[in-house]
Amino acid sequence: MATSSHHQLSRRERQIMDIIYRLGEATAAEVMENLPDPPSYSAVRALMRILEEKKHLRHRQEGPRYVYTPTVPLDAAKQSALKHVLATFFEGSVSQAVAALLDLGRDDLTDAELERLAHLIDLTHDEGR
Amino acid sequence: MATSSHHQLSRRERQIMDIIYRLGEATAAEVMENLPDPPSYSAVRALMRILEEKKHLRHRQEGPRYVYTPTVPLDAAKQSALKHVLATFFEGSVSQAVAALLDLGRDDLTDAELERLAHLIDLTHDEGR
DNA sequence: TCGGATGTGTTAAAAAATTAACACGATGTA
DNA sequence: TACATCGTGTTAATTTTTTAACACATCCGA
Repeated sequence: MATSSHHQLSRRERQIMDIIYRLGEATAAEVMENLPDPPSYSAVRALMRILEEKKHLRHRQEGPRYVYTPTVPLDAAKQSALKHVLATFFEGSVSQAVAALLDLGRDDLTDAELERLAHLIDLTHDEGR
Repeated sequence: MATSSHHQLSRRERQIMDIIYRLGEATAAEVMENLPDPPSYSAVRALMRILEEKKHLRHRQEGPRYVYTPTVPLDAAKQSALKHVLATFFEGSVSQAVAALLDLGRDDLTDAELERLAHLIDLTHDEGR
């Protein structure tokens, strides 16, 4: 079940996991910098230890400090996050979500990106048969 | 700031908000049915009262019971959720996220939907100029 | 070499979230 | 009418989360 992981996390744990996914990997100090209303450095470290205990993070030693990375790889986490948003806000409909994203990117998407997406849709078309 | 709302919620509060967004509106009993590891009915009601106090929900009386709806309308919540996923997992790139969604829907998307999306891309194209 | 930074680990206190228990009112039915 | 059912509100206990404090090791520069 994909839901189990992210949904059982506490507020701070979730914030921390999001930060680490965003950064790819992070030290306690980096996480702290990115936390809203950051608590003490000590508190951040304690939380990250707990997350490691719960198997959401692992760390490697990098010189004097710990660098943490998620145990669930980025790709799987991406998919899981998208599915959750789909289910919650888009009745599970991929096309509705894509439409919303296109609307969101109306001003930012470059012509090149749009062409690439159009191409992707063509490909998806073919695979369906 | 769009972040404030969803990110400060506790675990249960978040679960409840997600359920209500998914259902559109819900009574305490319906929320309870959809909660993982549901606590007592009484506990669910207490949480929903707190969410109303925090202005995330409002209720109307429907016969004998309360029917709750989010104060932040679905469209705004959708956007906010998508933006958060974008920032966390896709470096803020709409096109990356769309690509991931297309991949996710590879098997489910109908030809009609794909055509509609292709058309949407064309439209986005035009608006950009 | 000595002290200050900068890391860590452990522990316990404080705060918040979560939960159940109880009280009360309305409604429907035997 | 009396009683079970289903809804609510309030309160307090329990559990979890969140936080800070303290102890110790290592590294670097004066």
